[in-house]
Amino acid sequence: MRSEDLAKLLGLSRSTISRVINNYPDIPQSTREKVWKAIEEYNYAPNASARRLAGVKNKMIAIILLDVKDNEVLHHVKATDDTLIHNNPFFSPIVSAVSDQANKMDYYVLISIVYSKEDLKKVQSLFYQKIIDGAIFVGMQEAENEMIFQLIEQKYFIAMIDTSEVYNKSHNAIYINADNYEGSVKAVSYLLELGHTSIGIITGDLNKLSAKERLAGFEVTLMKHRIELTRNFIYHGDFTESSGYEGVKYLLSGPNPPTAIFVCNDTMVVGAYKAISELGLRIPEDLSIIGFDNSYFASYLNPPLTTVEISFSDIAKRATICLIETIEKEQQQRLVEKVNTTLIERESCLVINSTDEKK
Amino acid sequence: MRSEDLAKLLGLSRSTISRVINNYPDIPQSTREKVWKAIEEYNYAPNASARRLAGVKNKMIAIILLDVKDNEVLHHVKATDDTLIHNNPFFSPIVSAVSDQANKMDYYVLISIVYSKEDLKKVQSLFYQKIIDGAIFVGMQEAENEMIFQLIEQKYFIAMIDTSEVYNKSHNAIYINADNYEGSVKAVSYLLELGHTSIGIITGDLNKLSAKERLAGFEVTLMKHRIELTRNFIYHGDFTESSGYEGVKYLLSGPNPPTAIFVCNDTMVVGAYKAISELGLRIPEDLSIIGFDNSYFASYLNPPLTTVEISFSDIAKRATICLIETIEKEQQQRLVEKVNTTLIERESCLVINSTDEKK
DNA sequence: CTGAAAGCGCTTACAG
DNA sequence: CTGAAAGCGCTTACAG
Repeated sequence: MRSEDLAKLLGLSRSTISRVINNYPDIPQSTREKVWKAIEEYNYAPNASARRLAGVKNKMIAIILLDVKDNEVLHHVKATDDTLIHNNPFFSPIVSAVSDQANKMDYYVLISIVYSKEDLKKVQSLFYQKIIDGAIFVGMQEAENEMIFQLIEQKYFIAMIDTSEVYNKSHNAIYINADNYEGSVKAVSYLLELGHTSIGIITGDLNKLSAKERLAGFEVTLMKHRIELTRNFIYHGDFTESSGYEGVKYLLSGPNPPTAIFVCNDTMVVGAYKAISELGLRIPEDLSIIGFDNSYFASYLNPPLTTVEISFSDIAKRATICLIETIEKEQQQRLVEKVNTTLIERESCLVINSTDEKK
Repeated sequence: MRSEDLAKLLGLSRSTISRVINNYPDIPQSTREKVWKAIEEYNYAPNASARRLAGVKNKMIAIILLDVKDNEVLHHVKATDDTLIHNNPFFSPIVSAVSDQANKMDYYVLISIVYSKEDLKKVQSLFYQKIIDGAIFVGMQEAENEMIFQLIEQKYFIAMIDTSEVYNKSHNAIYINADNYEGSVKAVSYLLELGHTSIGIITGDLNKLSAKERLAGFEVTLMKHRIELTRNFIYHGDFTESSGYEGVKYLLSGPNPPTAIFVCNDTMVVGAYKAISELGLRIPEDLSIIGFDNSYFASYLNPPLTTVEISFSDIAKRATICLIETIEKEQQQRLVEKVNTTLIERESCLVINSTDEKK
């Protein structure tokens, strides 16, 4: 059924049909109602392609999950079995948050998982063909930078989630990330509250922005509390399990070892737990451990891990809102936003002051 | 850039541009190359809306995840925290399998999560507006039947995954499900191989097709092995944790209790484990337990659960292939397919014959 | 308040 | 082999 048909049925012109659908003023209530009733009755809906061609907005965004091979996946998530992105715990929360938010704002969502440069071409094509009005990229690595930046320069509307690299200040895009600094402050403050003053850290790969920010939060918090930063309380890890293992061995090797360790992601905690167990120590009685990410396995560790949660839902939701607002305004401004983290208290940290009660 | 512009640049007409893009024969290699080169150079891509309006296929399907409130989610998956579909373990594998397969077949994928009847209207609209060529529905419950069947009658192309209800034989749609019967046969045969002859079952909600099929597999397999079906070895559960708990209490209450129990989904196993522990029995030494679904928590149970895995990836992949083939052929036939399951051997079952070695 | 008409950017018979 | 032209189904100034 076309608008022409419906118009004939009602003895009107398609102009009028179009006007009531698009909510033009100056249409008498009676025709308005008559038209809507007919629309319901005949299940009429304007052909989307025709509308778009006539200049109406698409109202379609894409969520692009990048998993280009020969690159590691998101920096702070260890790839499971087969390095496939859908095994990553953030897949569901991100995708559903984008879908939900877009739906609320009356937008459609296209989903695309990109494994190769060829797939990436198709993504570009989504813009060139005017299928989408904008896109949210997740899991950007250097491999994709070039293409995405090109798109940004071409004035397409783009939001990026969890960009782990330091990004080019000149690009007018939307960047939404977890507030790693704030999360790190939370973690360290928590340990201080429990009475720990001798705190070690196993950092992530310091080429990554997130690792730098987490280290910075650690250092600044300790300094604020006038706690001296001991050089040998800092171990430079790289976000992998084995570096967590090595980190513990290193930090506990000297005299006066720390009573608590801030391990900068949960994956490294797995290695750390292993090392601690090998050393015959107990968590949290002999050593408190706090992680970062609240990975899906954190609650299954023994003991369950106290860690800092990044809400991928919140991040994705903000990205969607910002992107759609940009699309509606029709102009992109540079926008960098940090989303708060949450401390998840479980059983891997213990108070260390005179009384022996747990916080 | 429009095809007209590109044509002028090359001293050709847009007809010719269109012909090389659409791979028409009878175009000299030289012009073909010239045009492609220009397309690359200027990043030209035909406007999708214009193409569609001119009659070219959309090449877009939708994946619709149904989670309409006041209905339970997928029958065999217990809703976690907040009943939201994205907390369900099948979300990622299904979505990514559909995306990957569609991508391979050169189709785009729209994603929509439906929580209300209003959202459902929008889904209908996707068809009426001709935004999509077809759709895959996941998690259908009675609430949505009506609308979906209406769509099918209107000749839209539709595939359904994991339809738990007995479906109307007259509908020309694609139905892809796990082979519950075959999976059940696998589970029971496995117990028989381990030497069990005294086997109980805790069924699911027998209003559901999947529960019926699993029970049928159990009964037929035992009969084939000439094992008598004892009435009090069958407990009618309903796929919930508490019915697993009650089921164990019931099955172990009589004299000569079974040495193994087939629990028809993993959620019920959680309750079953609880009851068994309360009774002071050990798994698998005193009682072997086998589940169904290989839910995400199955390997974390103590002991890790031997269970039957449904590959949602495989199901979703088949649904995508069938749907797209139907779209290309432009005619829907009724198609019902069962996808095989896999037995995942872990530590909840023990051999029970003279020798005491584990299988 | 409402209709006739142009125009959106393609594809595809129809000619030549 | 290739161009001119119709047509896809809308929206939106332009008239009236």
